[in-house]
Amino acid sequence: MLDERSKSVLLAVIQCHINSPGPVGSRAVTKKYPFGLSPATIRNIMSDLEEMGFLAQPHTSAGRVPTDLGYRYYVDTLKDDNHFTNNELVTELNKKLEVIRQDINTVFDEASRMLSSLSHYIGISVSPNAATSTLSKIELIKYRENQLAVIMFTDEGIIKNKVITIDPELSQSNLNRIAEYINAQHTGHTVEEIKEKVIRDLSQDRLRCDDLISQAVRICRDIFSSSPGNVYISGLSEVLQLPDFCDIDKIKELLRAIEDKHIILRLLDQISEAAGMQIFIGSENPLEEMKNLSMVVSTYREGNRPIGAIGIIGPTRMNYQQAITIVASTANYITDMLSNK
Amino acid sequence: MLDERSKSVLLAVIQCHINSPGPVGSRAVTKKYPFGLSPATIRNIMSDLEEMGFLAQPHTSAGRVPTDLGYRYYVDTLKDDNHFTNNELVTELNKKLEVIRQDINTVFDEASRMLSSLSHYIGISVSPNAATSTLSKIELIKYRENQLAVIMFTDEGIIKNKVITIDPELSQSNLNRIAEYINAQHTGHTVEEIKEKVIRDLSQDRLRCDDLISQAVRICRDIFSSSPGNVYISGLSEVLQLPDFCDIDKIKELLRAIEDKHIILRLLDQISEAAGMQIFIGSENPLEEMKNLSMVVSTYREGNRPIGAIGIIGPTRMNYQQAITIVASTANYITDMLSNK
DNA sequence: ATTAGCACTCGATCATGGAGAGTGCTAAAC
DNA sequence: GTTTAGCACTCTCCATGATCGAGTGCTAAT
Repeated sequence: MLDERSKSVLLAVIQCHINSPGPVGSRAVTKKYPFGLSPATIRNIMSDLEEMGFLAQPHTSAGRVPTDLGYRYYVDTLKDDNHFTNNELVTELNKKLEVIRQDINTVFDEASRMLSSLSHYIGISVSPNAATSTLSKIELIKYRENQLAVIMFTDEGIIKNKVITIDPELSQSNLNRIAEYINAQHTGHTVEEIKEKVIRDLSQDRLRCDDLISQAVRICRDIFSSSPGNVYISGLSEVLQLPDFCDIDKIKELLRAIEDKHIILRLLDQISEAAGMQIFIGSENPLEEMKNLSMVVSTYREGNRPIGAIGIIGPTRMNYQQAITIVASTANYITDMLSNK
Repeated sequence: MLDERSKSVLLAVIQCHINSPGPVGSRAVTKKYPFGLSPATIRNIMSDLEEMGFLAQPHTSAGRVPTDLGYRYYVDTLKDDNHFTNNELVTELNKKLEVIRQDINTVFDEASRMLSSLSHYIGISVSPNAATSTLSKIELIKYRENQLAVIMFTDEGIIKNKVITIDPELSQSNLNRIAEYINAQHTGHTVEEIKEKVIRDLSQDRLRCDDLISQAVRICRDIFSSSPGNVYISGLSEVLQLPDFCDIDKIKELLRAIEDKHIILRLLDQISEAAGMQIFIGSENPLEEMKNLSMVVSTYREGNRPIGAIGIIGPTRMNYQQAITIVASTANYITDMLSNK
């Protein structure tokens, strides 16, 4: 569909544009990438590329700017080549990652900060959705007259608190019985599975020991009701340095896109359903607010099951190669952390 | 120092300036606040006020703008009058506060969001510093080979997790003994006090039961080592709507001021040492980055002891009256929550 | 098929000038 | 003595227009 020469020109234009913002002209291309062709020829090729939808002209007699489609083509060739093992970057990254090893519970916060500091774009990460985590242990602690603290430990080592209001009559010893029951019967299953199973099993028993059981059912329903992961977003100040966000409206647009963590959470949850890396370029983004931004995300896994996602949000004029490297490495690192320990 | 008439003019100028940005001229003052004086007279008075440092002129033949000193004077009269019981606002506020009643552990996050949505400035809040909280219960749960989860409950009902790396030999039953010891001897004291006491007491015992005790000392040191409160900051998107942040540099400045949560944390910790409300106007701010912003903060208390702070950050051209009302009410609300339950 | 040359277009930058807002000063009015 | 009207002056803001430079598209020559 695209002959070799046009392809090189397209990639050259994109490379130029990533290096410095603003439309890129035919002469600039010949200077940076000496094909042995004159600017006039490049102009003709660029004109063809525009017709095919890979480039666009902000106005007559400006240079060309890659379209979302152009970037898509570029990113796809990057993936094919997958020579995106920029070694210096990977070692710097691993050095930084080493530092955050310690505690899986803080790794997601750290990861978002790291993603942004390395890429100079927005770093996002979401801790695993409890619903898909496998429970390893649960503790129920009555710490106030009518309040119960639920402490859940997942197989990945994540600790999650939850406060539930309970009948003041309910004693700690009865809570212990409920906790023991859950621990004995259900650890190793995902919270989603447990919720169904526990409620089903207990409901069958209801005929026998009515009062405690019915309370237990209610508590379990609360315990295992959805408790989404946390979203961590960093790097606003990084991104404001970029020339891409030089005017107020761009900034407002960006903020509108990332201000509501719930939206980002839902987005990443959705992405987490498919494994591996995904790249959304401009208008490809599922979110209207992000149609002028790009997003590079990857899921991380526990075993083979993807349980969460991390990524980078930046301008469509993004250094995709670098972003892909950073996101992929970080995701792998988290996957390792979740599996090894 | 300031005769009654000059004072009214100053307050009028400030009021005008708060209502709409930009320098305010003598004619505008006479229109909005008919003193029965002509613009020329007002001009003379404003000239005097400038000489005294309450007003400033961006350039010859522009109107006047209040200086930090001018705002300081204004705020002080507000406090004297303390007629800042804007009733509609207070009821709206209480209605919103009612909603977040539920769980003290999420109230600080909610509070920052609420502060910003009501004031349209940046809302900040910090959860209590664990060091000054009184411990009501502690649980030590070994959940991995060499990892210990510490769950601390404070008298205010706050739950705090911490992960500590331990010797894999240390058994759950020994951990239980340590927890029991702490719970029996030390609840009701602040974490700070406990840290000292436990380590002192245990160290004395060291002669007897060496191995367990020395491990216990190490663990307690980790448990009770400083674990600062969390900082919650909201409202960036609110504040970008304001005309005060219409240019890029202002925004960058603002972001530089609030991007590092650790700095805000230290600032609010410092503020928490004195009770009550504090207002920092422009250059009065302890932080260099905030010398063009204002901050209205109040501590909240547990009993009589201030244990944390919440507040609002906005432009020096801030609606102080409203901000004071919002911050004071919210702080009171949190204080109530901490005391009643 | 490629290239050199040239006219043309458009944005960015800068100087110009008039309008408007607001001041400071002075002299008159109260 | 205080207040006010009047007026000249200053400064910002905005629209206008000229110039410059980058880059294109087209045509004719290679």
